Amino acid sequence: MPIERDPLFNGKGLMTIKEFAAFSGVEQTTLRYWDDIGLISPAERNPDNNYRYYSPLQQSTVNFVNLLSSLNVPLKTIGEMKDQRSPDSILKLLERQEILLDMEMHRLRESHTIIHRLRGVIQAGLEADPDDISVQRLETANYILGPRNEWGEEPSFFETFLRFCKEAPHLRINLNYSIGGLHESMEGFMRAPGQPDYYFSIDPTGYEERPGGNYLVGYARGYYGEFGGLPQRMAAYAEEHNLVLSGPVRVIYLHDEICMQQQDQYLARVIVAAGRGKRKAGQPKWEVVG
Amino acid sequence: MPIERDPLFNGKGLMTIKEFAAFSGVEQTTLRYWDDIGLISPAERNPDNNYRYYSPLQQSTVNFVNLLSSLNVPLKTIGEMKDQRSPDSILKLLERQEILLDMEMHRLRESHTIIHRLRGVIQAGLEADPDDISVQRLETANYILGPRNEWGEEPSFFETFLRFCKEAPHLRINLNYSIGGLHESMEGFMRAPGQPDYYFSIDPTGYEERPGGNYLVGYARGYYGEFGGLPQRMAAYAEEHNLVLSGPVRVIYLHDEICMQQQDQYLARVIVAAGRGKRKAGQPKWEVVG
DNA sequence: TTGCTCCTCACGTCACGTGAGGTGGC
DNA sequence: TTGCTCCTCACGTCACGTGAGGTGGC
Repeated sequence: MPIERDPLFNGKGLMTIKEFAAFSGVEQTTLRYWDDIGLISPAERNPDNNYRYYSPLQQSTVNFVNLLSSLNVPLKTIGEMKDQRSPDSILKLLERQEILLDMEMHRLRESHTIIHRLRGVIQAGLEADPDDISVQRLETANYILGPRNEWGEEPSFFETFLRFCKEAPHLRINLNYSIGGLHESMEGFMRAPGQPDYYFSIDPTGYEERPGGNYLVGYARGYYGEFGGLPQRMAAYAEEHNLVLSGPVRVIYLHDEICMQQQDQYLARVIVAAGRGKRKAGQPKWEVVG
Repeated sequence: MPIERDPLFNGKGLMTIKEFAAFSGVEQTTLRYWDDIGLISPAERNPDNNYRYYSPLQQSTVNFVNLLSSLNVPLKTIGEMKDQRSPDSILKLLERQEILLDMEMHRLRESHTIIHRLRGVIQAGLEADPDDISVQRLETANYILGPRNEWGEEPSFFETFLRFCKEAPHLRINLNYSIGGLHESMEGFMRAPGQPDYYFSIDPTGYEERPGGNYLVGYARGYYGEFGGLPQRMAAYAEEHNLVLSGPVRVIYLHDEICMQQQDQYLARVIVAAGRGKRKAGQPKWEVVG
């Protein structure tokens, strides 16, 4: 005896798997899989041909499964829960999920910030004229400073960087942000441009603040620590334009292995606070760019 | 000739897979898998025993892979990107990911609201005294109303509910929220308690508003549409306490198939706005509870 | 007979996780 | 010899996705 289905089986509004898939927004294969593992079985089966018939009421359960599985609760857990569900057990599950959801949202917010910052950094590299040295007005920016680097007798960039990376978690430094090098003075940068006194993360939630203002900005193409003649060129530019360079020198790689294939084409940006010195006669004022 | 490794191979700070796993926070098996599929291979291999040696610089790439894969970018895509990476291509990828991230955060916020509301509903069911009828002061709440139900000559709950569910997406009704039934009047509820004039979703972002104020609140245990004598008991309570019941009657299932196994133990809450009628001599004032 | 929907069963996929069995230097 | 780390290879896992081959009613 075939099952009546026109218009609605037994007045229960039963749907074929195709109808229920469209109705519930869950793929047929997924519905069959959920049936196979005993998670959600159709309200009825046609004993002749084993066709599945779903009730509209199962939508509610499907929604619940969708909700939990979209929060990465394993189907097994959902299934076990199903057979022992009670207001209390479901409440407990929901409480736990709400906490996990909060953590996940926090994680995503951080990813969002990281991506946004990274886009800004790469974009800045595209917009920069690598051969140009200029004075630019920069906004205040936050960062997190790592421990002081110790460059021994046989200084190894890798070893020092490794130490920084290992210390990073303790200092709440997220290494997904771009990492920069900081020299305490222009003299230090000129003496050993590849050996910064500190590494820092450009985490905008950092507690340390790089003040806004005028900075002398230069760029260098090359692998980590290779700056060509940039330190000297920047010093010469300052001399020529009667600038007083003060405070730390900061190096950030705008283009590094993330977006470049050739190591010798990495792009570093070097900035150092620039004040106006006494202007010599006949010398032009320097202009603030950007 | 064995590879020197103490303290740091060739001054490059090379690490064994164990060290690099601890350092980068990525499992050894994952690192081997990434090597297998050509995503990230160690900086060096010991030709004698095939040991992998990683450079601290690979941390940056690992971070990038982690970042993208945590956003569900397939490793294949990341790998293809790796071989053709350029500032432009990476920028495009990041832009796309930032948009997807925004959507995901929106989705999670909605899940959060849904879970929070569901917790509230189930909790309310636990705290309720199902046999009690009382007047409670309720806050304003938003909701989304579905289309008007048509209960034909042979009324089918399933058929009608199915129609509502099918219309829901067009009305921006998210079926993950609890669904309630709305009767236009107490008379309608008493006449056919299982056949509401509308279904509605308790979506707090809904544009329709259930006003705050005093409501007569009753509970019923049973399957959908089974209210026992509740309509009559509520009417009798109103009569006895000299209450004027006005406006729509709303039914919400606090405990349904989500948290109950026995269908006859579902718990519905019925509310209807209650105003004070003329008090008859000798009759006590009604009290507002909750 | 044709077209359509449905079925089961087997195998593939993705990103690993888990042993099993073996190597190499102290 | 023992203990330790590393290796490769094969198979398992999770939540499906994808045909392959077959059924049943119009």
